[in-house]
Amino acid sequence: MTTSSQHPDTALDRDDALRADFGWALGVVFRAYRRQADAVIADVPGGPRGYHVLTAATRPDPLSQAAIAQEIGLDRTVMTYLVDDLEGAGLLTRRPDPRDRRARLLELTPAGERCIAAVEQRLAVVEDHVLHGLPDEDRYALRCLLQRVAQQADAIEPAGDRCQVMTAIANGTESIR
Amino acid sequence: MTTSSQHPDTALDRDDALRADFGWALGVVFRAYRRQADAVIADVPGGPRGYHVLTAATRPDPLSQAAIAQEIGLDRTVMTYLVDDLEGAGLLTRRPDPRDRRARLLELTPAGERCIAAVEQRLAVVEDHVLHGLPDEDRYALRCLLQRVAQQADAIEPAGDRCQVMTAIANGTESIR
DNA sequence: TATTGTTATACTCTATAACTATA
DNA sequence: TATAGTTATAGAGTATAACAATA
Repeated sequence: MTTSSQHPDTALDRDDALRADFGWALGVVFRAYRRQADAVIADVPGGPRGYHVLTAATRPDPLSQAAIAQEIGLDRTVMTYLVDDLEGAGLLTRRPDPRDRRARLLELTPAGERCIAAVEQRLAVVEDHVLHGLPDEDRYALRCLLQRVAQQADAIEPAGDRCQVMTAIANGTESIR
Repeated sequence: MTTSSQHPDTALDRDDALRADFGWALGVVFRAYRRQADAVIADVPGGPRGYHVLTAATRPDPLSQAAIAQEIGLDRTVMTYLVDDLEGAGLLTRRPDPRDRRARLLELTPAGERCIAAVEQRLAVVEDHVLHGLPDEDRYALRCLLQRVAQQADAIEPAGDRCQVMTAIANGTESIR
């Protein structure tokens, strides 16, 4: 994304400044992972979100479209298209809920389960590839640290705690522009 | 994003499975950071990309729009709108290049420099907030590890090395669906 | 009256191509 | 002929609203 070899003199300074940034590193790693993950998931209808729906439908007690949409934070209108495609590909089925004739329960087909297994296997390869430069012990450390931050963030974020940030930020000097 | 409190019995199992995943943790942390970063940057015209252009224009020798677009991987058509807005907000100026009358050199105004300084300061607060749960030494470790992975990824990715992944993946069983 | 799922409409982003003025 | 910047057009993706069936 950076690495401009045309301006080596000044570019190095800028790149070093960027490289010292946590946000930059996080973004680079995330995008590297996601680019490869997307390539892996490209085959499943609906891409990453289709896969997300598939994994959300993996449970002993089937959920309705609305329940799954809410769980993974999707609009229920896109759910329709997504499930249309997934069902068309034979990865899951819509079954009328006997207790509520409005609702459709989503159930994985054997092909759907195989799909998930295949993707998971390939994602492991991608992860391995992204962490390529790190020896095993460092990978483990990185995993653990990320995990801790993620659990923290996942616990705080969902309710939207942007105000905290904004008030903390309000101590800044003037308006941004 | 997850945390469905409606189905505590099975949801726990699923969440634990997800929590063991590197990609999941990476995504959660990245989105947490970016959500807050976006909120911080929302004031600058063009959002994150506007800010990106601004930082790219921070250099002693001004660059043309095309040069900056190439450096940060932007299409030159969106550059026009972006620079329109940034110039309209008085954060940078277009100056005709005396050596090439086709090109426009982008130069930060004092207001633009103040903007960058303000945003950087606020991004530091965001970073601090995201890493909230980690003690200082662990933050340092996480930074270093991410940095190493990022530099590796940044060095490999740009040229697109998806084929490596796909060939590595080709050892998988059958097609995904 | 509220909710599930569907469909239709509008809006935003982005990518493509065409145009000008320079080189 | 190729390039810098601009403008216009088309497409994908997303959100909004309206609708039918059921609760």
